[in-house]
Amino acid sequence: MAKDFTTREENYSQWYNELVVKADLAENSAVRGSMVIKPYGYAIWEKMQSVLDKMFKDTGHQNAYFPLFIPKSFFSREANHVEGFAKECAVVTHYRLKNDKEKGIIVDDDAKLEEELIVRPTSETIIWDTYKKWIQSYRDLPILCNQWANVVRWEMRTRLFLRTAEFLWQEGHTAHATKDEAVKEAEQMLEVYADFAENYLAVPVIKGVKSPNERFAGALETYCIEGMMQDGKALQMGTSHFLGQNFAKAFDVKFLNKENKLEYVWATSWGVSTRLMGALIMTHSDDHGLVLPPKLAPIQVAIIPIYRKAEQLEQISAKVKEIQKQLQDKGISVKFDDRDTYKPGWKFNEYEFKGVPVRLAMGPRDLENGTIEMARRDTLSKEIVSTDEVVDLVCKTLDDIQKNLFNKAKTHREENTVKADTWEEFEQQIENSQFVLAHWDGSSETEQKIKDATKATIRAIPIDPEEEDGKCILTGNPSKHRVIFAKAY
RNA sequence: CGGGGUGUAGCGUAGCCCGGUUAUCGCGCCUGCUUUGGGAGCAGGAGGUCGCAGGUUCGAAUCCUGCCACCCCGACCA
Repeated sequence: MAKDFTTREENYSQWYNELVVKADLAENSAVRGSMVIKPYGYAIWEKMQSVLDKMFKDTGHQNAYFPLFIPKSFFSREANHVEGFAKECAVVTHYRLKNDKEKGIIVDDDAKLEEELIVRPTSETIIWDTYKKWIQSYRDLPILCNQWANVVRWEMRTRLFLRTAEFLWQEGHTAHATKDEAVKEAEQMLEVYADFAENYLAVPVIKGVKSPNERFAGALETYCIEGMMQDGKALQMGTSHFLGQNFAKAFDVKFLNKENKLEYVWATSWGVSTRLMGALIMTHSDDHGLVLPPKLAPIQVAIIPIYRKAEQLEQISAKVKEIQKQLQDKGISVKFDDRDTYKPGWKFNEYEFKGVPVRLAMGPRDLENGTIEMARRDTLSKEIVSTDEVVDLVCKTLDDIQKNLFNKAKTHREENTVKADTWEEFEQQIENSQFVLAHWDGSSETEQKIKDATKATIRAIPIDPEEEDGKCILTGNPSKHRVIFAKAY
């Protein structure tokens, strides 16, 4: 079984993999580096999707869909962009197979494409090629589109949920008439992501901007939310990019402004992916399995009957279904598990490693006393409560679990966030897998040197930093505020 | 692509060094009975191209050669 990861053992990754398997979320696919998301895992993703989708629409966005294949030439139009993604692209070169007598099915060389197609690693290029046709006047702006899609990045090393060759995500792409409006959009979406992470995933995040080294390929500014996992490593959970006029220039997207002057369009893009499932797992889970925040749990309450005879089950079912109905009327998803193929103990364990927040169990004794057993997943505590009160109690408990998970994760992060003022301190703290607040002279070279020496990178430059005069941890050059260094996934 | 490791039933494994009847054990699966308040017990049963292809040998899971896949560590990255 799983190791005690809270002591940050080396085999945290093994614990994570086991947990994914036990909770029945996903497995490695036969296709290199890809993942099969199993029904229970997908149900969590669907919950995330529906919440995010509403948030996007509430902020004025619409969904659209753009092609999977991108002509190779589109990529080369934005220099930084192509450099950032070229090394990890899947390329379609042919469109037909044929049967060879000796070798069986082979690629038909006669069916070679004039121009190779790239399987999208992200869609900026094909979207901006399209936006060009949509935009002539300032009256056509802004365009606020989001797309739910899959993308492919041919990573050298993959990891379930955190870095798979193919992954599901949403990518927003917006076009604006002014720089100011575009920057505000990028900042707004960062707030949306932070809201989602903290209030739904129950993962506290640090909002910041990326250093030039860590910036998205083609962006002028990358805003990010960073979470701390239980082993102290950082996980980038979402990014929002201010793209300036780079893509508009690359794809020649201009509009006539109110003064009848031709101007390039300002752009943003922003995305979160199935990586958030990884964040969920690595932030809250324990050695008993997954722990899901109630707002994202596909099953919020599991009810398990305990009985010997069929007639007992009948009586219990009658009582339990009343409770189930009342809970469902309050919008709570309840599963009454009356399968007779598994015993209660087995079911207790099953819902525990699936992370179901609240479990109710009712047996003959409860039936007699008018009680029911309520257990909560986050603390693993149990209590016997009256059936008259149970509905209210469950509601309160679900709220409480949501808050408790967030607070627990936040305390963990605060306890593992430290300041470093000397290089020795810094090295030790990074070695301890902590978030280290340190001064940095602002140069890419320095950041690279620190990375080479310690594997730590700048995870975020906090948005509202505390002004403080200091000296760069490596070079001693002057610095005005601290940035966050950490080892990252 | 470099370094290390592993491929034996659905999963986890023993056997390999030192070749020899019907390939070991546990979990899971099927049947029956007893069970059911924290992963039930007993009895019986099903399930195998030993990663793939060659080679050595009377005989290969075991020895040799080549290939493939996966895992871990690096470089790369949401």
